[in-house]
Amino acid sequence: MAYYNHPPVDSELIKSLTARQNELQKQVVLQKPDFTLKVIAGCDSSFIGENILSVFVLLSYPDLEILEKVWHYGTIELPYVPGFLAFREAPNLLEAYKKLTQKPDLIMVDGHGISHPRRMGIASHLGVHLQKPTMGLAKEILVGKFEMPGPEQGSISPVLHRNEHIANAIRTKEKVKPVFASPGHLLDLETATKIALATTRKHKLPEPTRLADHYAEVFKAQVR
DNA sequence: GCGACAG
DNA sequence: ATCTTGTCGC
Repeated sequence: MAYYNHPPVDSELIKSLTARQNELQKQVVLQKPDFTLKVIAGCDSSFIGENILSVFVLLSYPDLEILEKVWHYGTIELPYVPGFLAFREAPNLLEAYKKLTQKPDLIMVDGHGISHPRRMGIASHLGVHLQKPTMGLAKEILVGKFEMPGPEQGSISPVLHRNEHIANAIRTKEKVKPVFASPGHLLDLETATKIALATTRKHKLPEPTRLADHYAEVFKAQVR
């Protein structure tokens, strides 16, 4: 019966989204960061039926004190299709971003950066739209293969796809499933990996993502 | 052709 | 992502 995990999607729509994504990809720049990290942002979205609630949390670095948190509640335009997450979530995330009174040096996005079929995960989309350094921090792998990193905290192993090193599987907490970090835009893999570890405290998820996750649930309860 | 598939 | 109960471990 359900031999396919995802809802059927109009192939013409997918074709057009793929074309747009490939155009945006040409703008992606991977490089050593040219900033000093003082303010880092985490963002995440949660859903309520046909609506989406996106959150941005700003943290100081390296103290990781909360500086500001904003959210935006909007309508979902498209269904979720693996590889096209950005077209579903980015519009609302960008609206939330506008509400920040100060801007971060780097944005950690829930999901992947270049560790994507066309090297264009949601973190890269946001980076290109905002022309800001971004990185992806995902709980599950999307594409590529990797060996499970050692059980000790800080252990890292490469995620390879078509012979390219596109992300790192990182054991942020001992004996806990690894997370996946990759650069989105204006960043490099090595730095994205370092930042994921440098912003991890008492939980598996680095603080920017964890707190964005948390507040997405808190604000969601308020909207209801 | 078959399986896999971020959030 | 969301729907959902109990349960194991620090």
